[in-house]
Amino acid sequence: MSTAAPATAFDTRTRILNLAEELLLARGFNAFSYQHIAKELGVKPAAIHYHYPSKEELGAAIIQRQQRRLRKWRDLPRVTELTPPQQLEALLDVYRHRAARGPQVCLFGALAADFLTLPAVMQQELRTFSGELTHWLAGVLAAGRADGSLRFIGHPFSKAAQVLTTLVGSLQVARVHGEEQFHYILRQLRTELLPPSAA
Amino acid sequence: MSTAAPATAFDTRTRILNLAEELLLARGFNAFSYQHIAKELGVKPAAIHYHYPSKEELGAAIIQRQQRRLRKWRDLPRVTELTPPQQLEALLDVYRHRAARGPQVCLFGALAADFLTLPAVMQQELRTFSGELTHWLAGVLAAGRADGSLRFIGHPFSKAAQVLTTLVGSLQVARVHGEEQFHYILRQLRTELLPPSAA
DNA sequence: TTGCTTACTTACTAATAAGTAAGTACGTTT
DNA sequence: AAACGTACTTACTTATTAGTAAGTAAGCAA
Repeated sequence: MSTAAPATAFDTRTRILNLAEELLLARGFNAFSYQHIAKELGVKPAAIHYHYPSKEELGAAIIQRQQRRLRKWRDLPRVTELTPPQQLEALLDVYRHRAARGPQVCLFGALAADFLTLPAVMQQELRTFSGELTHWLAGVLAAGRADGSLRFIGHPFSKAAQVLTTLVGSLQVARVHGEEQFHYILRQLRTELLPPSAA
Repeated sequence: MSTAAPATAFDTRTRILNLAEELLLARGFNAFSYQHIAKELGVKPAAIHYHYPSKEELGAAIIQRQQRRLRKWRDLPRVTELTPPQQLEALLDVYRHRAARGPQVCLFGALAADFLTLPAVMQQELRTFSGELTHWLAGVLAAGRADGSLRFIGHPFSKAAQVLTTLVGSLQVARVHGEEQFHYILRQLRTELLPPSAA
């Protein structure tokens, strides 16, 4: 009856991108190959090259999609209308979700380690993506401190950089030491940022 | 006259380990090869295999050496006799040094991204190394809060995990966004941990 | 029905990877 | 002088990598 396709029925191009992203976050850019994707998808490696001629383009497409998602999510009325603490919590949820998915780190954490081996295009796109995220969080923190709903010392931009840096690291720690360790770190972050009344 | 060899005259085995470590921290475990080391050293790849039969053994040797260095440094009278804030500062100096060396992340940050592709031996050794470092820092933080020289909320172990996580991430951020960004993050860390009187 | 486009497969290349086996040059010991 | 261990090199194998070129089957358009 429904004209909507089932959730698994993405077109090949999208399925490649999904799988490549999953492999990237699980294994790093240099440790996944067109063969991995092809085998999992039940096609030949050349089929991946048809959709994404080079690995550089595939990698860039992954960053670009995350960039689009960030902008879309950030500008959603459902998100812009939240209070600063709620916006912070919504951000933390993104990382909690990754941690719960087991061995996935975030895009930044996956690419930063391999950064010097990445094509220049991907390096630049990662900088932009990460810069925009930091800028957004700095705004949230500044607003939160202004209305008394968040507490921290120092410049909002420095604090935003520090919080995001901690989140990047926390998913790597989760991979090595388990999810429990990740939650200790996040609890510490929340305890510090939320004023006692709200905790 | 002096019987001491010049600093560059390490034996091949040590030079291999030095170079492998450098390449690991710059490029990640999967993006450096026996060929890279051999070419830089002016020998053939098989010579590397003579000293370190497999890449797994080479990688494990790198972690083991860092582990030995950590224990030695931590137990040095010159270090144990420092006050907690000074011990913290000494730890930060290790990371500052890496950041200044340009594109090097820390051992944990380099291996965590590739963690799922690492041999089991290396995974276990990284866990031990990181666990010991966290344990040490937790002790420093607890002592510092007890004598009023450091301030933070929450459990010392949680705070230690968070601080180290931030340091792991900060070197990755430095690689992507430059050293300046790294110093913002470290300044934020110090400002929060050192009580106003000491800042 | 002819021709074009899409989405592939088959079959390949060239480069690089880790790892091995056999040989060699040199210094030390016996 | 003979034997041995150390520290390699040469020459190789097997596997995997990204990437390419040519062919093909199916669907749609003119």
